[in-house]
Amino acid sequence: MIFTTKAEYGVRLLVELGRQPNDTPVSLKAIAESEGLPLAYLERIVALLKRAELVESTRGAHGGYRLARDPASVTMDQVVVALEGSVSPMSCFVDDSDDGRVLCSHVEDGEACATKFLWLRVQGGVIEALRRTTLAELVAFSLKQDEAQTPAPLGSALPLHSAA
Amino acid sequence: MIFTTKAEYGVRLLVELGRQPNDTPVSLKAIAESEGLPLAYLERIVALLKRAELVESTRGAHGGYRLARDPASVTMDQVVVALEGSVSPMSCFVDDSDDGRVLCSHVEDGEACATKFLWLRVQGGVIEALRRTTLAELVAFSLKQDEAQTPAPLGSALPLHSAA
DNA sequence: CTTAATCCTACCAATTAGGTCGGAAAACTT
DNA sequence: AAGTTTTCCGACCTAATTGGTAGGATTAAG
Repeated sequence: MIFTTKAEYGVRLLVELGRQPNDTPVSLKAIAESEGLPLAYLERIVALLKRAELVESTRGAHGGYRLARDPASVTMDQVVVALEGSVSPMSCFVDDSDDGRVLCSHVEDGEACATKFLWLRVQGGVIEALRRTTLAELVAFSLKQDEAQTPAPLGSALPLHSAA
Repeated sequence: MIFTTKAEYGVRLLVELGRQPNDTPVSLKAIAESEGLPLAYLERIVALLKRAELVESTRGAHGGYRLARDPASVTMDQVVVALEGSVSPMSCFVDDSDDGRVLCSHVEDGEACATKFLWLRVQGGVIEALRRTTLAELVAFSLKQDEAQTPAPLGSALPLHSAA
């Protein structure tokens, strides 16, 4: 497995927040129920997102979380770095910079192992895939998805071909 | 961590075999010593490579392993699939086909979670990076590497600008 | 002042990672 | 034939990580 459930749940949480039309805060309890995720665990995950300033919170009754930034400006590499700490394809890659790009530790100077060459490519592929996916894109995907299931959510016309 | 040491050691082992000029078999013991890896563990790893028909073995004294195929035709996605079983970015991805490309299990029909969309992209990025890297490329990289360190290995000319 | 929420820290069980051990079987050497 | 070198195979083992729970403190709304 590449990513843990922290990334999985964290992304789902962000998508859920992004689906909210207004920016009134949503409680974790509501998200936990709608997504079927354990509340206590979500609490720890959302703390990572908050530390990365991807979400904002308001405490107390009627409190909850909302997105701190425009979903279109939030790329998934930022999200994954916030949740998982880094994007390292191999344990010999050790945290260094702030963008999830890390260096191979058992390569000191100009020396380089051939495998480092490979893992760097893989890392690049992952980061590029993450970077070109925005939260807005995932939110749009999610909205289109249940629009296809529930034809007329509120004020939509033409609920045709909804057979089966 | 994306890949485990199985992938790391397995690739290093293959590179080591690829560096061998003739195709006389190399013993695991020799590789374990030159790479500083535990022999018993390497045995289990090379078994995976053999099962995938990436290496061949001869038993007994003066036996060992050699590459079963032209290094230029061996792409890293094949290697990683042989070693790790599959390339799944997320635990909800479940083994299916034979090329390391797997499907998300909690998406049954046409339904798709937004995160699946993301993990598929990541998986694609990884597989593409692996697929465009051949064993021959890594071997060449490795050979060039210690050529740079030890200027004149055998019959090489012009060991110039080797200062510092 | 009660309730609903975020926050925070410690604990915990199951799985996996990474590796060891002991020995069997095969092929070569003497 | 005996011994040595190797592959082969399966059980075992330890430490770390994952994925979670528990319990409470804090903050704000009604």
